[in-house]
Amino acid sequence: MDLPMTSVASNQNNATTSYHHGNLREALLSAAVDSIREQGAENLSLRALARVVGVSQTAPYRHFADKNGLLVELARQTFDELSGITSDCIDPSLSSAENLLRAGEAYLRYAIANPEKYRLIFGSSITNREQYPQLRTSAHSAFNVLLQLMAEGAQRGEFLHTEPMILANNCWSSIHGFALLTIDGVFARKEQPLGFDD
Amino acid sequence: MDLPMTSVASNQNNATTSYHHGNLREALLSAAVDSIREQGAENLSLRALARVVGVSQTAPYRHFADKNGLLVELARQTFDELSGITSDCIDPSLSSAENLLRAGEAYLRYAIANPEKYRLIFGSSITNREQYPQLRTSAHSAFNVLLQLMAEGAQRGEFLHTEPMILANNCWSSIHGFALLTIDGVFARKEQPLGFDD
DNA sequence: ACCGGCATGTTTACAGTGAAAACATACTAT
DNA sequence: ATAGTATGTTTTCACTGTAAACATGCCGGT
Repeated sequence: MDLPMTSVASNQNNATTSYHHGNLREALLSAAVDSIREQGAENLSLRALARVVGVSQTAPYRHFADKNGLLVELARQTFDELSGITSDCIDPSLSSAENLLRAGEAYLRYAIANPEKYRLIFGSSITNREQYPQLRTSAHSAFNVLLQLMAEGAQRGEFLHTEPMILANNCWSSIHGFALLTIDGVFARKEQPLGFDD
Repeated sequence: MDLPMTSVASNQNNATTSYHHGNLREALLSAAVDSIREQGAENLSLRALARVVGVSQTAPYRHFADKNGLLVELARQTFDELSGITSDCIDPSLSSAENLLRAGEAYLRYAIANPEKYRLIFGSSITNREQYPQLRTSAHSAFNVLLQLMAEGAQRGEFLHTEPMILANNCWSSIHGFALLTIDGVFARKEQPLGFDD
């Protein structure tokens, strides 16, 4: 322990808790991920996070303007993860249709494995999205993976439509709807949807 | 005013506010609809509702077990409205495909005109959905309109697939996804989605 | 016509929340 | 070494959901 890393990240240096946490921002984000995974973003409490991390209830405000700011940062990370996961699936030697299937499956897999994070990035727990340009940037990056795929496929004449944006929007609507309905437990029982998880 | 209606619904009888409101439940639901239309379901406050209606802050608990109970009732009404709107579109003399288009358009129109109500019925503002059988019943009714349509079309050989449930689920995913992305302002700017409403 | 029970409202209280303001501490650069 | 600044803390306020005890008045049976 007490490794003198060059980075700023070092937790506590001795037994007596140091006044400065040293890594609060990251610790809060990590605790927040755990919290929303268990109780959803709408039940996130900054005070509870502070307690978990072992810090005073207003300490988080030194790192995030408000609760919304923290949620925005989580959403940004989530969009970036989606970008990575989907673009990792793309193999230039395959057809666009094939790549689309692979990326779509990975997207769905991620959404279902991380339902609360997925809900967070689209749901209304976050407010005033337009005030966070970095959030939009990350969202655009994620969407661009799909858009690019469609542009290539359209150019190669693989699809019926030729307008990439329309293709991407249609495709996205379907996957997004399916992801959400699955997450919401609506498809839980095969016989009859709208089971709502019972 | 002061019309002596035969029904139970009569607000206050004279200038001095009567101890009993007479119509609290409906008044609360109505105020709640206004509130979520303006600020979304996640910002609904029972105390604020009580203030609007002019009643003590705990009076609502005489009519709803808790806040969730009130939201569930709103969701139930919304599902029923969706059932009515879509089934009203169906004209037996038309093809199933045509009816599907008409009902789908009406569904989308409703969702876009009532974004917060639409979000409410699927979003996570409501918790413990499985504990409200009436909610599931109303949700099933709404879905059955679509399912029935698909069953008829499949029987007449109008669609490629023949399994109504699969048809309905695919169709629903697409419309649902499109509705949500539209509501969320993701399709706001034509050039590039994920505008998030700016 | 009374009167008792029950549905409906009210008062009071408690625990939890987001967030602002003023204050304390310690790291870092000069 | 010390001043400045980033980071934490204490205190405080206004708000929320909701439980418990109490008040009111409508409605039906005698």
